[in-house]
Amino acid sequence: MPARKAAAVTRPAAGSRRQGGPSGRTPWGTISRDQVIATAVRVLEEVGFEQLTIRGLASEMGVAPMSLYRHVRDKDDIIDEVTDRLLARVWAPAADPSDWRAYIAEAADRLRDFLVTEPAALHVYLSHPVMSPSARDRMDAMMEVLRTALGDEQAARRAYGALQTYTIGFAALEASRAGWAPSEDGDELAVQLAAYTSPSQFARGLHYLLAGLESGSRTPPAAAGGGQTPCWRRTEAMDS
Amino acid sequence: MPARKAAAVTRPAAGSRRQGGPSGRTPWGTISRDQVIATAVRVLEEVGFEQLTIRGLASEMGVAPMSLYRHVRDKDDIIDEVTDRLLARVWAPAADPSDWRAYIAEAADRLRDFLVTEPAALHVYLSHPVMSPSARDRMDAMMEVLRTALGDEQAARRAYGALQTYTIGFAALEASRAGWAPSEDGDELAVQLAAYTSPSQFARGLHYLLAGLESGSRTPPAAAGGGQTPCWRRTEAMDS
DNA sequence: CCCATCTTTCGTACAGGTACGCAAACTGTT
DNA sequence: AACAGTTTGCGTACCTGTACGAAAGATGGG
Repeated sequence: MPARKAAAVTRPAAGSRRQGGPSGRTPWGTISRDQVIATAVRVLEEVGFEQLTIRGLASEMGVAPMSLYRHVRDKDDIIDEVTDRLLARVWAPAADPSDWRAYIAEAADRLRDFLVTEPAALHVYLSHPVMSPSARDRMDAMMEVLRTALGDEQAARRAYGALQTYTIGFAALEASRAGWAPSEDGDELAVQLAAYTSPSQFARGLHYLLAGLESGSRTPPAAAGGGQTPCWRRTEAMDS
Repeated sequence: MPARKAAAVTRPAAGSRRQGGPSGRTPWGTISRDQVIATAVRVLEEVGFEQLTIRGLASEMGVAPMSLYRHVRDKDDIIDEVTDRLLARVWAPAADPSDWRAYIAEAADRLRDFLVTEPAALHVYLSHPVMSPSARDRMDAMMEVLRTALGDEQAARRAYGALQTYTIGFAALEASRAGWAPSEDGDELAVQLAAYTSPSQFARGLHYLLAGLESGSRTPPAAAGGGQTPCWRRTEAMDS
């Protein structure tokens, strides 16, 4: 939905060279996947996610729009890669891993902050499970901590899954709330409730979640889903 | 990003009349906001969210695309309204409100199921706090139950906020996982972990959350954020 | 009954993503 | 060097949402 308008950046040949042969064609090997991603990172930081367009990106590199498609699958492919590079800068917690609660809490909050700050990243995380290099690094680090804290491998996996779900879900809501005008109706209670999303709320929920996970690792997991799978919905094989 | 192609539906004047005057113009008052929404609901059920386009919708009504914009703000406006009508059909739990855990769990799971089933609805819930009539009804019902269960109004609000966050966030992840191919790399552990999203996982997390909320309502809320707000992030006023 | 005014429909046009396929440029073979 | 095969850049064209503004129909005052 191309609603929000762009303005500059789409200058046909500003800051670009295209000094190739007289054929008017850009040299060869001018563009590489890596250059596309690097340019995308720069453009993203300059003009923001909304203004990041294939056409703008191409003109920024002095190249025709369709030329990019020889090196990237589609726009999402670019954004995936950009997100990975940005995540690598910020995911690592400063807390001591020996204090696992502090470490996990900081890791979660760093991801939340990242997703709220970078709409592009949120877009990626909501599109599919992210398994980029830096996401892998982060997962490995967290799993290491969770394994030693909870003892059980299965418990650690469940914990990680729950944490990811909570973090990403919360970030999605927090981000969507930002820049949202309560319209006009004075239905403040409702609005306040529906938009119940803030970093401190995140911390509180995380607190509960960690407590539940810790106790859950000591309880036979069979008790966890206690009486769930309501009859009104077609039964589904309980996995895990 | 207009990737996935459409096919039919965009027949210029199939199933449409446009029997207006010789001017070729559609009568007058032919289209109303209500008809647009109703048609959108029907088309959505016929061809799915991806294929629901303004042009297709217009031709289905035998009208020019831009004519719709006199009655709806934009496409999101339509989808908001459609989502409300669909939600009204499914939100109400069958469980007895006296068993508040069962009632809340079913309400949450019904919303989760709805969001996973209807991509359009998920899109809406991720875009902004939803305050449509049926969403209001649902919230009122849940708040009623939570108030009597937790006693405190503030606790009920926190509980509702946490439940919404968890439910919507989980649905976002579950939906994105569906129809996702693990590509080719045999990195199964990672994939399995990253995609740790299933209805039974939802139930488990919900269980923890409810337990935490119940105990939290009996604990001085000051203890909740215990030591949060890490030093590496700019401090923010703790709201509640 | 005629004209001013308001409402509604819609023609035109633009920005954005990208499928398709041609042609230029490089690579390796004989 | 000449030719075949592959890689890469990109022209063309289509689909999407929707801003803008003109024109057709309805309404009301004189």
